[in-house]
Amino acid sequence: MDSDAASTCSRSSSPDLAVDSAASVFFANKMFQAYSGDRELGHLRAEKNCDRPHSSASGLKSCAEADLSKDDLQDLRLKVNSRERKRMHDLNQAMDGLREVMPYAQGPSVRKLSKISTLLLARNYILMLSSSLEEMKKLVSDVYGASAQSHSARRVLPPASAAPVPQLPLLSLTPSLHSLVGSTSAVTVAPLRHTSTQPTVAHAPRSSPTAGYLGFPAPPLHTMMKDPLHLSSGYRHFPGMPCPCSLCQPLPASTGCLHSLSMGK
DNA sequence: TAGGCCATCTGGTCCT
DNA sequence: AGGACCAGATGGCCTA
Repeated sequence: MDSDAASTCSRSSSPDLAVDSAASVFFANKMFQAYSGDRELGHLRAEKNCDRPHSSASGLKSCAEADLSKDDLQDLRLKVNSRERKRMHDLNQAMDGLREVMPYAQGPSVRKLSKISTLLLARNYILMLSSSLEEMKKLVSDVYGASAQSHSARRVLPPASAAPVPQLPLLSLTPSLHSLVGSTSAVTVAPLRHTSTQPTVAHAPRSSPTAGYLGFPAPPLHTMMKDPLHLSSGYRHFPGMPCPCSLCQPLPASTGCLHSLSMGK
């Protein structure tokens, strides 16, 4: 469609299509020409005769429109279209806002997450954060509990054991990382496979920044685009990292309520 | 060239 | 009545 020409090469989801110019675009595009030529006249005739009591678009509801001239109807149609366009632009802005807070690298050389990928990644990110929070709470209570217990019994600690706190963050959080990288609940029923044969990052600018953000080598983006969250193609295992896949590390029950959130209607 | 993603138009439905 | 929301249809762009 012609209006696509207004989009940037990065295929911004919120093209700067001024509403004022929308009319000219609309009148110029093929869809409107087809609409005008093929449908509208007959449609208008039908409307004038009130063949369909409930008529057409949201703004064109009653037989009262039969009194409207063709120009008025076109204006109405343009108004409705403009509102819908604005609504979709607002939706896309919100989607962009979501992308900005996602653990996904931004930049001109990085392809933007698709809408569906954004939503799925957001969901998994929330799951991961919830899981991490629960684990943090648990670890803090464990540490303080143990500390309080040992405090009374402890006399003198040798310097070597002066760093007693468990190496918690990475190890303890890795189970929940999988919920970010690939939870299966809402997306696929394909079993996760352990794959170690995938090539490492060869396309840095096009690779998934998500894993990079988490300190992992990132899979190529084309894999990401085919399977944005690496759900069906298998989970990558990283050298030296404990396996965070859901086969080995199911999500804690504390996030179970989040699992019930449906992505669909 | 097929498939994915997207913007836009459109008509229907629901809400205020 | 008017606007918001939704889903289907359509066509363009891009990539593998």
